[in-house]
Amino acid sequence: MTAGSWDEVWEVVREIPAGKVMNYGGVARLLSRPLSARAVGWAMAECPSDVPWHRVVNVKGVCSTDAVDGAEIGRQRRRLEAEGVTFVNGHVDMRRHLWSPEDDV
DNA sequence: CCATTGACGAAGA
DNA sequence: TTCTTCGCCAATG
Repeated sequence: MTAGSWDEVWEVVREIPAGKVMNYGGVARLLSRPLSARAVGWAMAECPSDVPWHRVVNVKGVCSTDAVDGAEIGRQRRRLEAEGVTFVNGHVDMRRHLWSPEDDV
């Protein structure tokens, strides 16, 4: 990233309030790197434990990690539901929980 | 340095 | 509306 590290990415993810979610492209956009959505995903894989990576989903509102786990129900989905995030037809209700910095203001 | 892969996204068929 | 293809960034072999 611009800072030369993923610290900025994690910092943005930490800003996401509970009950809200954001997509990888959105995080990348906040970092002035709209085309680095994929790279952001990599940062999530290596994110520290203090980062709520579960609040980051793809633009479809589906938890990519759930596909990885596959066998078990998405741990990410469980955590989001615990925070008040509602799921619709197997995907997050982006219409209600898609967060943006302006929303926090 | 080149090829492959991956927690992505937008565009085309 | 769903599936497929291409493009982008970073990491790994």
